[in-house]
Amino acid sequence: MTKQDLIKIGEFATLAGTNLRTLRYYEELGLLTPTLRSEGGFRYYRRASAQRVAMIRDLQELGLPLERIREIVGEAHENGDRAAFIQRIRQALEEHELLLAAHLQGLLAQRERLATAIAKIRDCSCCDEVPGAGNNFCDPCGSTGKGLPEGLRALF
Amino acid sequence: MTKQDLIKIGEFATLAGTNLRTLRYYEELGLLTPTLRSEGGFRYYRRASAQRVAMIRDLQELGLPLERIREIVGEAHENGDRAAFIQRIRQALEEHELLLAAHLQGLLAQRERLATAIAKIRDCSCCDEVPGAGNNFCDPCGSTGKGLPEGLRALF
DNA sequence: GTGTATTCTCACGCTAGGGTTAGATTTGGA
DNA sequence: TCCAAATCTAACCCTAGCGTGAGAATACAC
Repeated sequence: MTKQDLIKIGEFATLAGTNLRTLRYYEELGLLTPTLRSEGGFRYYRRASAQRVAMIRDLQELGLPLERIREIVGEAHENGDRAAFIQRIRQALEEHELLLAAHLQGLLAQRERLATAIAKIRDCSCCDEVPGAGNNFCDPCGSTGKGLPEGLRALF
Repeated sequence: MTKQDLIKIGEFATLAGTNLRTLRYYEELGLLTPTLRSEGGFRYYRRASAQRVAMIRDLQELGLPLERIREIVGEAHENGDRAAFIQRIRQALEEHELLLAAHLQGLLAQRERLATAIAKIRDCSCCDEVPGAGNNFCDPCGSTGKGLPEGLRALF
């Protein structure tokens, strides 16, 4: 393998559809080390390594953080066999599925609270009633009779 | 109003259910300024200001960032009337609802891709077939006949 | 040899919400 | 007056994934 078969970071970035900073960042995280460094410090990559960048991108699109991706496809596993590789990916994806589900639960609950709050605030927007002294809200609402949603309990 | 009616940051933090750093951070953002500063620089709060902290918390629980909350309930609006106040909250909540919906769309799509990828990888996990030379995957799968999901197109 | 395009290594910035020191000062009671 | 507890400011740290320079050095063609 000589320098003939290798390309510098700029061409490699174009080939892989990314940019210099990202490639250096991947190297910093141990995700992708250039095949060769020149005496002056220039990075040289194999063209085929663009495949590895695509692999990283795929896992990113599935929502995995780069640190986790490194544990799966990082350079520590270059000599691993296919079965172990698949097993690592499988476990990571299944773990991430749980995280994502929990995250979605939280956001869906937030959406519910938000919708309730917006409904209440819309009532208030078209109401001329002035709440009692000492506070700033009507609970329950004088015109709709609805109670104050939890998400707004201190808002008024 | 004398110092008699005011409390220092430690007691106020306990009262408001938060901590010193958060209160100082709120002050830095212009969310909540102590009522008084002693000559030595100590912060003094009104007990009733704990209500404002609760208000901030409410809006945080609805997902609004602190910067946005400041635009709604910050000190620049202390003298605003109730109608304008409600109008600001309404607009912020409605805008945030759109952002949240978009965010949810992305995450739901991600969940779909993830589920597809996991299904594929489970097939691979219980398969002894070795893919052809030059690549590392079977597309379509030799046992199930299914194609490689897009999220894994470069993974193997 | 020389010009110029490319790349190098720092290193700070961003979003959000604080955590966690360090060292100096203030407060308030005994 | 003195001491301990509380508080002060300032600053750096964290997550994620880079963006955006500055200023120096390299690679390569002519």
